[in-house]
Amino acid sequence: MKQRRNTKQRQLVLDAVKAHNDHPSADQVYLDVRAIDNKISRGTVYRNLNLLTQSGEICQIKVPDADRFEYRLDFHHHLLCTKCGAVCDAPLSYHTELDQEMAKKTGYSIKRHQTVFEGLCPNCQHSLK
Amino acid sequence: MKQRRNTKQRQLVLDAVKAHNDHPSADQVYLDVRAIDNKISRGTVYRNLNLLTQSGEICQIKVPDADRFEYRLDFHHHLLCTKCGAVCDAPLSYHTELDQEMAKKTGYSIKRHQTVFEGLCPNCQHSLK
DNA sequence: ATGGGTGCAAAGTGTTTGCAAGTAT
DNA sequence: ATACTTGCAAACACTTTGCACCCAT
Repeated sequence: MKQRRNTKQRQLVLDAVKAHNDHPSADQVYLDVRAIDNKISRGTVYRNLNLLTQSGEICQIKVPDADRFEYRLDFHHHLLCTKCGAVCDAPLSYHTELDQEMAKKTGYSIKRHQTVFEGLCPNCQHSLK
Repeated sequence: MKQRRNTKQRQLVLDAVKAHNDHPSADQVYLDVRAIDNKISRGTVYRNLNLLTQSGEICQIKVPDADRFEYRLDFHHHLLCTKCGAVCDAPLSYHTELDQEMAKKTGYSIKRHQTVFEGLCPNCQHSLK
């Protein structure tokens, strides 16, 4: 069975995600890490983001254009600005009972659900005028 | 100002989406339409799917791998099987008041929200055994 | 020493786009 | 006649992968 090694690159990727509170994309993580280690490659960053996501150390948010990553372990929801692409955590509690209800109604086994609110962030509302 | 024309291709794309109840991807729509008109191109299908989405005649569901389309006009939620990729409508009513609440709390102007339940469909649960 | 990990570059996907020709209005 | 649409192919953006070398264990 495969065992995980601790590499400098993996640690840098994890640190970069931790340091952000704005849900960086893989490319933003790459650029951040690249500023410290100018040898690291995109492939390595992607591989490590996937690895860390699978092991549950970070979470991945699927939004248009590019997936985002976040160092937060509990299930929660997000707000997406459809103009500038900003992503932030939504102040809405997670209702586990919805998962159970949905499972009962549909026969699916539900692992979780995620809600994305789409709209315009305060900045982008102003810039429309 | 730009006005819409009725082309055979656009109608075929809309019909193909209507004919499906399984949330086809752009490529599935392309293949369906292609079976009728073997000249239509992927570009045309994508352009028309985007056009019809913008005008609100169909709706687009953002899921991993490829966006899905559906001929259903009211806001609603979805179930995604993370194994086989199947998408189906979730029996969960849409709560407009959540949008208002979120807008008030965050300063975003919310257009809508969408919840995706992730899990395994009945078929995929069985095939795991 | 082993075999997981890395850097690099090439390949993959899904989607968009520039352009000349075609066609709905 | 006008200008919206199409087909085609090339271009795109994001992500994955094959391979030889490297290094944590």
